[in-house]
Amino acid sequence: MEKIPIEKMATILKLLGDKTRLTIVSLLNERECCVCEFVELLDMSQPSISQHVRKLRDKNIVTEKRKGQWIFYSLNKENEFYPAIASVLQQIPSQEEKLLQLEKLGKKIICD
Amino acid sequence: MEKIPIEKMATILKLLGDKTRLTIVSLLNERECCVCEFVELLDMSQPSISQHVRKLRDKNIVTEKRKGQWIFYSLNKENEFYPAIASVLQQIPSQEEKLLQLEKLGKKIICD
DNA sequence: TCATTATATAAGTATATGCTTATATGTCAA
DNA sequence: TTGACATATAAGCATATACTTATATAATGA
Repeated sequence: MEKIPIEKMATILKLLGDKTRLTIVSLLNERECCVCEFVELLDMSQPSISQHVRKLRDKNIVTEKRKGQWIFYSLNKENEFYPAIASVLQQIPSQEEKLLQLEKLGKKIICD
Repeated sequence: MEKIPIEKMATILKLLGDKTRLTIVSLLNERECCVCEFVELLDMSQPSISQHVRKLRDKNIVTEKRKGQWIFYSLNKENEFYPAIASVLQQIPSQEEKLLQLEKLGKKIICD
């Protein structure tokens, strides 16, 4: 396993050490999502979510892909820290249920 | 594996998401240490180290044991978050070398 | 073209964080 | 008992963080 320098690891843990961002990353571990889905699921303001997503984007933890008026985010599995992130996600409950609820409410964004 | 609620995990990651505290925990993963060893190894003031150690103690991540004038800290392997912490430590380089250097300099604290 | 929707960004603000300096507490040894 | 050492804690301060509100940008569809 590739070791991560202690300073870089601290940076990543700090990034994940926030309930909102950890939830976002955990949701993205299930499937790609757009900002409005985060706003719905986390019950937070759109700018607040956007600012959290930006921090993840700045560190290349997530990637974005525009589809029409929506921007979908995904976990970047190519990122050097992805294995570390995956090992954290393994230890928290799956967010699958929340995404299924979103779909039941007809609030899943579909645009393919 | 026991799952950790997302909110608690965020709290732990935040605690570890600091270079000083992550280094302290990594050092304690090698052997028990006293505060003055952290001061020496991390080149930081004694109060600053004490304050970081306190945060780890408050969350029961480390335990203390007085030996004469020194207080030795250890990783608390009974703590519910120890497995999560161990999995993080596995992914960063061992701090063994730094502890060996300390011993070469005759600065290891021995009191048994 | 214009209103609507999705998202990003900027500016402001309250609180959290991590240091500093000063001081208190506890142990040892002369 | 007193001085030295190890550690903890308190208070103060500068910077970081995570919101808020307001506004900008971009795409859609009537």
